[in-house]
Amino acid sequence: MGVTLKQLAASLGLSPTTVSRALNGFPEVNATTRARVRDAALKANYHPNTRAKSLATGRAQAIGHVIPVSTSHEIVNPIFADFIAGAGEVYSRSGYEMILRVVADADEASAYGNLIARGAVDGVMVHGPRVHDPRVDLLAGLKIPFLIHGRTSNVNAPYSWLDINNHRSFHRATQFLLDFGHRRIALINGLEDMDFASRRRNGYLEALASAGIAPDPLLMRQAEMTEPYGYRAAQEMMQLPDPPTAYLASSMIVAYGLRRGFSDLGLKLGRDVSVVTHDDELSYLPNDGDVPMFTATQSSVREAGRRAARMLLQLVTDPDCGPLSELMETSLVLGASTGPAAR
Amino acid sequence: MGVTLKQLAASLGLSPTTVSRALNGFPEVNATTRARVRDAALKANYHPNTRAKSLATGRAQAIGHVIPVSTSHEIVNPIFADFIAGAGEVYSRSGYEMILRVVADADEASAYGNLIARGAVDGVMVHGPRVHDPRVDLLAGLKIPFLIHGRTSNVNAPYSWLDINNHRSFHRATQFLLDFGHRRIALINGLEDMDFASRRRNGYLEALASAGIAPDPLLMRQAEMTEPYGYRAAQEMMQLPDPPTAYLASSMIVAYGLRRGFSDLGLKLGRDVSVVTHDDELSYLPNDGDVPMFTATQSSVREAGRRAARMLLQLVTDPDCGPLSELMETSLVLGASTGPAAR
DNA sequence: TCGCTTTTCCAAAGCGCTTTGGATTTCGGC
DNA sequence: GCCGAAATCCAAAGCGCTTTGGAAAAGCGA
Repeated sequence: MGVTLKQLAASLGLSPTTVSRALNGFPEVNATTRARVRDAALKANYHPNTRAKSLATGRAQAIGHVIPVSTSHEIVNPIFADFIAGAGEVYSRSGYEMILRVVADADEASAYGNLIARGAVDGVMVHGPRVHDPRVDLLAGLKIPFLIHGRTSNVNAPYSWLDINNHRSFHRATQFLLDFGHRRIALINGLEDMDFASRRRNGYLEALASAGIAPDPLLMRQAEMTEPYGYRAAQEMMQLPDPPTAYLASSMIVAYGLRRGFSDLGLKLGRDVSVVTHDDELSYLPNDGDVPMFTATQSSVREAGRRAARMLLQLVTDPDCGPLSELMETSLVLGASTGPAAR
Repeated sequence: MGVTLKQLAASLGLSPTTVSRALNGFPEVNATTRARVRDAALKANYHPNTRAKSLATGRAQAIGHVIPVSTSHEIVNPIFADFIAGAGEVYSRSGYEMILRVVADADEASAYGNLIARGAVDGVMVHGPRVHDPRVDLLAGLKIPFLIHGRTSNVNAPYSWLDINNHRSFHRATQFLLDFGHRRIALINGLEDMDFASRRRNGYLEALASAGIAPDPLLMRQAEMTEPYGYRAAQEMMQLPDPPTAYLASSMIVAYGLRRGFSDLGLKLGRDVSVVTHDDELSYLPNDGDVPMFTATQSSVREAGRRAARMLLQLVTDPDCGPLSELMETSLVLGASTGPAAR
C-alpha cells in the first residue's frame, strides 16, 4: 500500500487533478510543476493503484492467458513456458499485466466468459486450438480482442492468429526424406484433434501422395508428446515386418524418445535410421552446435510469444485494425539424425 | 462488459445494497428476495467487476508470481510450467487470480515493489531462490505475505517456504551409490548459487565425507540444466584417467543428456555406468513403469505448486498465522540406471 | 391495540483514480 | 493600461462495488 494520489497532491499543495495530469503527460500543466510532481512521486515511491486506474479508465491493462490442461493425461505442454516467457517480455515493456488461468479443458469456455465478464482483461490469448475449436465463435460473440496461437478450421467468425507453417514444414521434411531415398516414413504425431498436428499430418500425406506413396496406417501414430511415447513408437515400429527407415517426430521430447528407442536396439541415428523432428527451440533443449543432433524444422516458440503478444496488444489498442494474422515459416536445419535410406 | 450491480438492482426494483448483500450471503436479507436476486443474476449473466470489488474491499484477490529469466542464458526452467499448473488449480478453486511477470533477474527486485505498490496482488510467490537471496529481506520490508518455493540462507527476516529436502535426497542418493561399491561419483549439478543446488552439493559432500572419500573437483560440475550440458559432462568425464563409475544428475533433462553421452560411447546405463537423478515428475517426462528408466529421487513439482499455493493463501487470509514452512521428502525409486560398480 | 424488538431494506459515503467543465491567472497586442 | 486568448489549475462527478448508519415494515407479547 503506497501513497495515494490524494496524499501526494496534498503534500505538494496541489489538486489531485493536476498531479494526475502532470504524471500522465497532459499538456495543460506547467513544466516546472510537472517536474516538481515527478520528483515528489519518485521520492514518495508513488505508483498509481492499478485497480483504481482501470476502474476509472475502463481499461484493465491486462491480458488473459488460459492454459488448458488435458484432463485425461494431466499434461502441461512444455512449450507454454517459453511462449509465455516471450509474451511476458512484451507485456512488461508495454505496462500490461499477464493474468493466467490454468483450467481443465472442459471448463475452458466458462473460464473465458468469467474472465471477461468480470472486466479483468482487455484481451485474451488462446492456446492449443483444436481442429474445430468452439472457443473462436465463443470469443467472437463476447466482443473482446483475442488472438489464437495456432489456427482452427470450420469456424464462421473471422479471427486473428499467429501460427507456424505446419503444413509446409512437414511437407518439406517428408520431401527431404523422400529425396534421400526413404520410402517407409513414419509419422509420430501429437494428438490429431489438435490443429497443429492435423496440419502436419496433411503436409506429410501430401508429400507422400505426390511421390506416389500410399500412406501406411501402421506407420502413423498420435498421442500426447511424451518421451516414452517416442520410445515405444521406435521400439514397436522397428518390430514391423517392413519397418520404417525414417521418422518424423512432433517435438524434441518425442525425438529424444525415438533416439533412445533406437539406441536400445543398437541402431545409430543418421546411419541406420533417420529422424526429422520439429524443434520449438526450447531453451533447455537446444538443438544447435556445428552439427545439430537432429535434423529439424525449427521455429522459436519464444519469438512466437513475443510476436503474438505484440499483435494482441495492437488489437487491444485499435480494435478496428481488423483480423490480424501471421504465418511464421520454419527453417529446415540439417543435423546428424538423417542420412540416405539404408538398403 | 456485463451488467452492473446497479442495473441489476434497478431491474429488480431493489437497491444496490440489497443486491450486493443478497449475492454475498449476508444475513440481513429475506430468503425469498435472495433467491429472486440470484435467479436474476444468473439470467443476466452478472459477474461482479473484479477491479471495482477489490477497490472497495482493499483485497486484490490475486497472487503474483515473478518468473526470473536468467539474462545470461535466457533459460526458462521447465519446472515453472508444472509448478504453476499446480498452483493455478488451487487459485481457481479459491477465486484468486494468478498474475505472472516474466523479468530478467536483474529487474526482479523492482518487479516485486512495483506489483505491490500498485496494489495488484495480495501475496507473492518467490521462485528460484539463490543461496543468499536479497528478495527475502526486500519482501519482508514490503509487509506483504510471500512464500518461497525453496529456501535461502544468511537472511535475517523470518519467512515462509516450501521446499523439498534437497540435502537429504542427494545424501541418500550418494549413499545408495556408495553402498553399491561406487567410489568415483560425479555430481552434475545446477548452478550452485541457486539454493537447491547448493544444498544438494552439501548432501553429496557429506555422504562422501562420512565414507572417508575426498571430493574430487574434476568430478563436480555446475551449469544451467540443459540436455547438452549432461551430454558434455558424460563425454568429458569419461575421458578422465580415472573416470567416475556413477553420476548424480540434477534433473531429468540433464540425465537424458548423460544417457546420450554414455550411449555414444557405447556404455550401457546400469551396467557400465550408474546414474541417479532428481526427478520433478514433469508430465511429459514420466519416469515410471515397472522399472523406471532412471533411479531417481522423486518429488512432484506440480504437487509442490498446489501445496505452496494453499500455504500462501492461508498466509494471505490470516497474516498472523506466523511463518509457515513445509519440507517435502523425496522418495528414492529404483530404476534401471544403477547397478554395482564395475570392477 | 400499543410499544418494543427484529427483520428487511435503502441512502450515501468511500475505495483511488480519471476527466469534464469551469475558474483564475498570465500574457501579448494595441 | 485594457481586452481577449492562452496557460494553469481546480472542484466535483463518476467508474462499480462494499459498507456504515439508519429508516420503514413486520412480528410479538401484553
